[in-house]
Amino acid sequence: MRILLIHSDYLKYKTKSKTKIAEKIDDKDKIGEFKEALVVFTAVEKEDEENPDGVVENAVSEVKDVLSKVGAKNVVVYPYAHLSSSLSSPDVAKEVLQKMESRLDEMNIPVARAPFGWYKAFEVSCKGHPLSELSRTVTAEPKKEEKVEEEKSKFYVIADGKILSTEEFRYKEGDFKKLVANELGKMESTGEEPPHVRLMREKSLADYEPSADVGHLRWYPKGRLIRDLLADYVYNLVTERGAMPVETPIMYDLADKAINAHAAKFGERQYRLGTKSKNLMLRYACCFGAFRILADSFLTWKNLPVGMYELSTYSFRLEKKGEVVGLKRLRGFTMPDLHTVCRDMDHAMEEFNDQIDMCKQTGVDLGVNYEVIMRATADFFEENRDWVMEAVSKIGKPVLLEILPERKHYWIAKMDFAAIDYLGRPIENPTVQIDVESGERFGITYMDQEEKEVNPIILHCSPTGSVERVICSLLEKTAAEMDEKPPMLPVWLTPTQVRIIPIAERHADFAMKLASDLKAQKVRVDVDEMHETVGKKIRNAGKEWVPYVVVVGDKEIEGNQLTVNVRKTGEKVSMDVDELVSRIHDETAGMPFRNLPLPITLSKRVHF
RNA sequence: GCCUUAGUGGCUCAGGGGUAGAGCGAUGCCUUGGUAAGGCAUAGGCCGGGGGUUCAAAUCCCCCCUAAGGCUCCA
Repeated sequence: MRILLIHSDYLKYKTKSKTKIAEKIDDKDKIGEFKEALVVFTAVEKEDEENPDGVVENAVSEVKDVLSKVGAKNVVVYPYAHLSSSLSSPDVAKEVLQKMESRLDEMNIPVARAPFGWYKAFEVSCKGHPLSELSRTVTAEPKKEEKVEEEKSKFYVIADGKILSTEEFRYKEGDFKKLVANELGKMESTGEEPPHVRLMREKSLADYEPSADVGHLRWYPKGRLIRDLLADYVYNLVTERGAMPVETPIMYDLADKAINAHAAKFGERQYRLGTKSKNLMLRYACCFGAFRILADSFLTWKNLPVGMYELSTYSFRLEKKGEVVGLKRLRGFTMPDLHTVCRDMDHAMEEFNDQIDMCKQTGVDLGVNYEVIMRATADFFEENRDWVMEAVSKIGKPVLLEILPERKHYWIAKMDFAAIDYLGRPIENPTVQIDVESGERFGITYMDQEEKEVNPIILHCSPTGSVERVICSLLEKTAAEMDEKPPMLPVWLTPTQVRIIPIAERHADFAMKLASDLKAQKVRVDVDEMHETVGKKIRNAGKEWVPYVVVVGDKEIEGNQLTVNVRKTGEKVSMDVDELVSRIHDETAGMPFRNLPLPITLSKRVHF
C-alpha cells in the first residue's frame, strides 16, 4: 500500500461522476469539507491482497504515529489510485479503506473517508511545515510484537472411561508413554537420524531431489508402486463409504476473501507465486478445491452426508528448513483428504464416530500401531463430554486428551492418530476434525427440511495421513522391530512378492515359465537369472525384503513341489504353485493389486 | 530460520598443505552351482560450489548450497 500524508489547513471535495466500481453513498457524503485534517491519500496494491488485515493494522499505526507528531485534529482517508501502478482489486481496496476508517474510529480518532470509485474534484491546502508532506509504503509484514502468551492447553489421559491427570495415570512401557512424553515436551532426545531416511534410499523407494526445493522427493519405480497402491487403498476405502472422488487445482488466488482468510491461519508456511495480475498460493490440502465445489453445488438435506474425496498430489507447505526430514516432514507431499458435509453438530458427531472406525482400520490394514490424541476446545468438551468419552472408548486403549482453552483454528474437536517412530517420536498420520467455520466462510449451504438455507458442519478426514508418512511409519516400524523379526513390508505393498532363483542356466526357461504363471495370477514376481551363486542370490533377495523366495533346479523341474523360503518365519516350506498363490492371495485379500512396474529379470534392472 | 556437526567414485567411509585410497556395488572373464558374500581383472573422482591465503589447497580461512541433530513449529 502506498500512502501520501498531507497535513492540511483544509480539504474540500465534491463527487462528480461515478465509475463502474463506485460504492453506494448517501447524498450527504457527496460533498466533504474538513479543517486541520491529516489527509491520507491511499492506494491499495496487489500485494496487499494477501493479508489486507495486516496492511490495515500497519497503515493505521503509521497514520496514528504521524498524527501525534503533527497534531492534526482529524483524519481523512482519501482513495487515490494514482500512487501505484499495481493496484489491488476494487473489492479489496474498498475493504481495506473501510477497515482503516473503522479501526481509527475505534481508537477515538475523528475520522472521515472520501467515497471510493467516484471522480472527485478536490482542493487541499498543505501547511508546508517539514512533516506536512510524507509518503509511505506500508506492507503487511512487520507486526512481530504479537507474541502474546497464549493460555496453554491442558492434558489428561482417558482410560477405562475415566479422566485422569497425566501424572496419576500409570503408564506401561510402550508407544503411548512415548506419545505422552512427546506431547508434553518431556522427551529426552537421542540425537540419531531416523532410520527410514537410510531405508528409503537403500530400498530405492525415494530420494532427495537436489534440483528442486528442500523437502521435495523423487520417487523411483518401487516407491512409486507403493504410493500408487496406497492411493488405490484409500480410494477404495472412502468410495465404499460413499465418498465421491474429485480433482481440483493446486493453486488459488489470494484475492478470494474466503481463501485468504483460511490461508492467513497458515501464516508463513505457504508457497506463494505471482503472475502479472494475480497473487497465488499453492494449496496445503484439498480444502479449497472441495469447498469451492461444494459452495457451487446445490445441496439439500436429502444429499447429506456428502463426502468429497481427493488425493492431493501434491500438497505444499513451506516448512522451515530445519524441520524438513526424510519422509516425515516434507514441503511437497501427498495426502488423502476427505471432506464430509453434515447437517448439524449431532450429525457431524455421528459421522465422526464412523470415521474413527475408518482411521482405526487403516492401522490394521497397514500393520501399524497408532496411538491417539483427542483434542477439543474447552467449551465443546464441557457440552459434549459424553460424546467425547464414547468416541474415545472406540479406540479401546488409553487416549491422550488435550483441552484447548479456546478455538485457535477452524476445528472444535479432532482426533489425531500417530505412529511412533524408531526414536520414540510421533508421526502424525490419520486425523478427523470437526470444522465449524468453513461452511460459512466459503458460502457452503444446504436446503434443510424447512426449505431454509443452512451452513453445514464439515468434517475433515485423512484416513491414513500423508502417503509419505505412511511409508515413513512402515519403514520406522521395521527398523524398530529389526531385533525381533526380519524386516519387511506388508505383502500387499511389497514390490517383489516372489523371487525365483534358477540354479544354473539350464533352469532359466523353467523359472521364466513359472514366473509368467504367477504373474498371470496377479502375483508380483521376478527372476534372478544373474551369474551368481545361489547363496548370493538368496542374500540379495533378503536385502530386498522379498517375502517368498523360490529356488528352482532339477528337482523342481521333475516334480511339482517348490521349496519356498518364507521370510516372515524363516522357514523353508514345500508347496506347489497353487498353494503359493493362494497363500499370497489370502495374505493380501481385500487389498489393491498392481503389476510389478520393473523388468522381470534382474539383469535388465536399472540401479537407482 | 537459529545453533552444532558433516559433505572425498553409485553406496558406506579412511586420508588431512606436495602422485586420490579401501570395501560394497557396476562391468568383463573363469566357475554351472541346491539356500544369507566363489575367484580373478577392469572401469569409475573438478574431494559439494564460489572466493581467498600459499611456490603449492581435497586439506587452512571466508561466503554459499545440501544433509543430520537440537531449538522452534506442524490447521
